[in-house]
Amino acid sequence: MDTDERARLVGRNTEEVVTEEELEALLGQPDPSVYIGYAPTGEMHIGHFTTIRKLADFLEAGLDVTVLIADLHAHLDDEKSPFDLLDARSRYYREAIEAMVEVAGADPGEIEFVRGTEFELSEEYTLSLYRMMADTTLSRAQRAGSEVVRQSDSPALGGLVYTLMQSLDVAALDADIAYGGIDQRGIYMLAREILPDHGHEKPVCVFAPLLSGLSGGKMSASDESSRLSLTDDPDTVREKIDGAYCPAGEVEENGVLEYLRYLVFPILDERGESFVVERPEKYGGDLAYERYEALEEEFVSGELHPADLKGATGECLADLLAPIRERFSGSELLAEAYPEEC
RNA sequence: CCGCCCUUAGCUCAGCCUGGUAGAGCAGCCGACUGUAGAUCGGCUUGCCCCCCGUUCAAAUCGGGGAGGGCGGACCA
Repeated sequence: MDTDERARLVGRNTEEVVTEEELEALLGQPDPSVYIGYAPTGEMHIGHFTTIRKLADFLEAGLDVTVLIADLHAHLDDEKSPFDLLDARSRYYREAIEAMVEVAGADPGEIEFVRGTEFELSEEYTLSLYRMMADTTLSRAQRAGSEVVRQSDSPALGGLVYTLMQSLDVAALDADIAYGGIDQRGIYMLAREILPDHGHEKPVCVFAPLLSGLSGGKMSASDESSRLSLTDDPDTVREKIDGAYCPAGEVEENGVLEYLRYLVFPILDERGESFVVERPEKYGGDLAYERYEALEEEFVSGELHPADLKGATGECLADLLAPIRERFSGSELLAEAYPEEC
């Protein structure tokens, strides 16, 4: 595969690449590596799925892919996960991520999984962290993490150390590319700024877009109805999509279109399938799309009505999520990871 | 170690002084209108008033004790 094709795969459906020039230079090298970290906090949802789906692109482009299960981070960020649940949640995250990678048509076995506690407690790592703490101001660390770390009137130190650790993780995992949602931008810009001061390479950054919430605006971690959960059953998926904010002809803040663009179409493309919209004869009969762009065009023109779009999208997402949900049915893993919710 | 402040609906808070069957905004839910949702109308739900003990006919409210959280002071050989 030539460098241009690799660059297209790595860069497609992303929000931003820092920088394009550095990425192209990197992809000219033999074995570039990319990593993404997930703090095992709440249950995984469709937002995670879109970032994980892209790991298939990275693998196809020939990158070494590492997924960090950032267990310490899950506790450092306002104790989102109780310390005693870190192990169960880490195991749940890994299992869920593997399930999503499979649905995306890639082999989870090609991904290296690492847990934060496996290397973030080492003497070498700790010493580097202390040295970074010594020359990073409170306000710099605060600013870097403001979009990621839970904000509070009485913030604990953990949220500040969090940003430095995430920066150091890039170097500790020897990743050439730091990948994550665009909300991670502040932290990785800090990494690009301070890692060279400590003898490490400056990482190339690839950021995924954040999906809009199903009720419009940003997706909310606390609002169940604003997003699909990985374990939603088919009826719930259909109900949530049916209730989604989806103004005719509008692309902005349209979660339904975003789900199609960043998740459904890439997967259907991998499978060689098209997206079929069943439509009553009175409105013109069924439609089929090979590419997202064609669908968006007809949605904007008014040819494709939201009600018809929702029906097809709900069915399709229900199908995509089914194997993931089934993987956890009858498993104790979810109950162990989230005992208070069961 | 000392002092002060806070704790009431999912969230932000009012009510407490002057005891009398717990409120607002937002959120949520349900209808109407839209071939979806939203917006807009109309309606509705929600509570260990942090815990314990006491005073009282009656305590979110008064008194005592405790817990959790916040802020400040002191100590600085």
